[in-house]
Amino acid sequence: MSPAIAKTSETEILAAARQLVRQNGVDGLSMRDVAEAVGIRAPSLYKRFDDREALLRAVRAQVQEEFEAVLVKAAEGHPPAQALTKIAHAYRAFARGKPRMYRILHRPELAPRGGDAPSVTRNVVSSLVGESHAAQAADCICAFLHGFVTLELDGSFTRADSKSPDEAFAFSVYVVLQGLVNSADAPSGAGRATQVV
Amino acid sequence: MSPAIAKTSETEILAAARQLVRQNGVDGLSMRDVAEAVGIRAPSLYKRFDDREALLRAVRAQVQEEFEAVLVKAAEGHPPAQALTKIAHAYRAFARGKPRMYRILHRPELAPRGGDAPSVTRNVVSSLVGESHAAQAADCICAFLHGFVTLELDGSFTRADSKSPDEAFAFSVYVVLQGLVNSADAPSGAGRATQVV
DNA sequence: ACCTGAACACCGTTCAAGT
DNA sequence: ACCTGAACACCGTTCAAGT
Repeated sequence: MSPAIAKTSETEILAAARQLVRQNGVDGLSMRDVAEAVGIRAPSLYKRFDDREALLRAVRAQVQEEFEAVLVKAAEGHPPAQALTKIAHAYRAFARGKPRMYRILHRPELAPRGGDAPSVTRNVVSSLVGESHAAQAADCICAFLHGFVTLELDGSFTRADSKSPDEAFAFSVYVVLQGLVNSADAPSGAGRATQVV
Repeated sequence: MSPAIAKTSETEILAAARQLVRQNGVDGLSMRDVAEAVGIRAPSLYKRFDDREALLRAVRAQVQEEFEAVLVKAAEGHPPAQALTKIAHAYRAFARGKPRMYRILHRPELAPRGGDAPSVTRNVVSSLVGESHAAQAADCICAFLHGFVTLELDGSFTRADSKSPDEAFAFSVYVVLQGLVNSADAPSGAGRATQVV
């Protein structure tokens, strides 16, 4: 009738994996550890998830949603330029607060199959620089934000000569926004960039 | 007299590891593969390198030197602003040409123990925006460059709506440089960024 | 002094066997 | 239907034994 009662659930496994990723990072997560955390043996995990990658993909999707929600909330009720600044600082705060969670978002092998959903940033940027440069401007901002927090998390900034990282970030955000507003009417194209100054 | 003649050398092992990293990436490199490539068994590698990390660290150091050289060469003989544009495009070309080599440069666990040597970018930036903002401006540019090429290598840009990645890059480089030049006299500090526009 | 096979403690994953 | 132990093919690394 009811042979071998279920000891756990997909949801519980996902939560356990999530916590382990947060503690030990993606590379530090083993199927045996996840299994132990939910009170079963590793082979049983394969009844709920195809393989380790599928499990990590599910974790990543969950983290992605939370991250997007944080950014949306940060932007709420502000005009475009200010919203972008708020987004920038919320972005960095998330990465610094949950570095291993931020990193799982950027593991190429775990990228969502259909590409990412349209982001807040994209929309806010659009209303700032106009639709013609929206995609490129969004790429520019995403690149800067991702680069900055990654280098900061990695400890790659030489802090011997620079002031506090907070000031460097605020300065950089100002620079990029300033550049975007001023370049809103610039013709896009490779030739233009080499003629600066 | 001469028991157990050496079949290989530190240099040869390093070269083999380098090639394997270029082909399969850091995570794809196994000690047994390296050993086979130089005609010995895995345990013998430990006579030349302390462990896998030490070997990868040596590879990283070599790649780092090459990368720096490429950037220096790109900047040679150009005035600051143009030099920065040249550096930017050389940076991206390197990352696209040898993605696995670029990625090994940014593995935190392989970072040089004493921090990185002073970079070309830092010097060029200094002569563009002045010494007072040099460190922050260099951080800004490094962040943008690293972020852009990483997102591009990862396929994270939605290319459905944007034009070619080349144009997005040229546009972004223009934006950041424009922002830097305009912000050269801006007071640094967190408060300022929120007052943009 | 350098190289080797055997071994250890880990992985992810499969599978036949249990209930 | 779900769980299990045993097993397989991999890891990095150690070590006693060979020359």
